[in-house]
Amino acid sequence: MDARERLIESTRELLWERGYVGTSPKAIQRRAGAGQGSMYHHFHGKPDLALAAITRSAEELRDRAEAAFTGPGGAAERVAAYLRRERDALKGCPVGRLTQDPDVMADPGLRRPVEETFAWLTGRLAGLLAQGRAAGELDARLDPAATAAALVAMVQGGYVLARAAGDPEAYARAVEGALALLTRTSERN
Amino acid sequence: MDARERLIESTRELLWERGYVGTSPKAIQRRAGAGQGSMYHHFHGKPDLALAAITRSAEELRDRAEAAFTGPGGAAERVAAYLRRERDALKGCPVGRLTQDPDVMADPGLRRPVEETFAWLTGRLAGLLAQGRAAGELDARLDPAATAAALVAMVQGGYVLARAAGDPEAYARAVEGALALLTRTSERN
DNA sequence: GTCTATAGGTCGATAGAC
DNA sequence: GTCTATCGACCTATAGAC
Repeated sequence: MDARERLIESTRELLWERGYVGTSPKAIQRRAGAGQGSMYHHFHGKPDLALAAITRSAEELRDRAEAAFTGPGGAAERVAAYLRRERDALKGCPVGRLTQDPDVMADPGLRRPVEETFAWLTGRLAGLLAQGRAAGELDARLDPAATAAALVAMVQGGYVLARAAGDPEAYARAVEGALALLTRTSERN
Repeated sequence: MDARERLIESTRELLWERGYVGTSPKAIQRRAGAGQGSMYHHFHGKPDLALAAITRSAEELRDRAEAAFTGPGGAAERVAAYLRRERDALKGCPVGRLTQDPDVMADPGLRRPVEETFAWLTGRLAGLLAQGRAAGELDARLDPAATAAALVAMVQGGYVLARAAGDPEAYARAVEGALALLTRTSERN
């Protein structure tokens, strides 16, 4: 792995752990094992490097979600698989946490990948829910878009609960609560 | 409002807007209209002042929630009233955002009020849901604790969606999706 | 490509005058 | 109580040698 690559990966880790405001170029360089000169040779500055890191994290989130969404089973099962997927709940969401970073949200370039990621995720999930509804797996009265928004929100908030409690189980509890809300009707039909 | 009070309120605002890492003593003093000497006379330092601010924000959250929980109507209606309560969705949750702050979570004293707030909120909501279930307002198959966790998570995640989209409507959509999931069964019985 | 040197600014805190 | 002066460390970035 060359220096440029190590710098991007180190930035991804630090943005995840400490956010944009809490991450200094010096800390990135230390973790990447690269000097000042190396970093400023490959990137224009902190925002430029952060953009590369955020873009990659957004792509990774999308790829992981898509893998669950195109997995085996019906639409409802694939939604459940996505929600139950193994996650490091105490670390939180590498993209969602950026919404709390004032300097990221104030920079249109840094903000765009965050905005697009959640728009895509919610839309993709809504499509799956609509599919599950058409197949009779889900309650026909549910609005796919609103339900998708609620589920994405529960995932993001599940991280908050896990971190607040210092216990990954808090995330699992929220997800199981959400799935029970979503699927109980089908068990009745 | 004396200097001490202005310092606490300014810190509350800045913690809300920029988080702990993004808030400097100098910025607090500027907003409070107080000097260095004044701040360090009333508080031992940044962590001490932050503790006063966080404690107050946690109390306020609790008071506001309790007001909705003890409002008119059945248990299910009071839960809905809490979720639909007017919120500045783009600003996010003043307590929940602290879970993303590494320096807050690393300090047991600063972390405790955050942890206790979410434990209280989830427990209080679970009690209300159990009450609604006993009254036949909610599906008897729902586990109150898991459902409460899902709802609290949905609120926290709703803020994330609103900030990501730059639109408070994203919060409202998630809430309506969650309420539809919660209450649709009762409409059938 | 990567190094060191340097810059002006801020961070969080302390000291002592008033 | 509040002010100013001062501190060592770190922040983000530029310059120029190698």
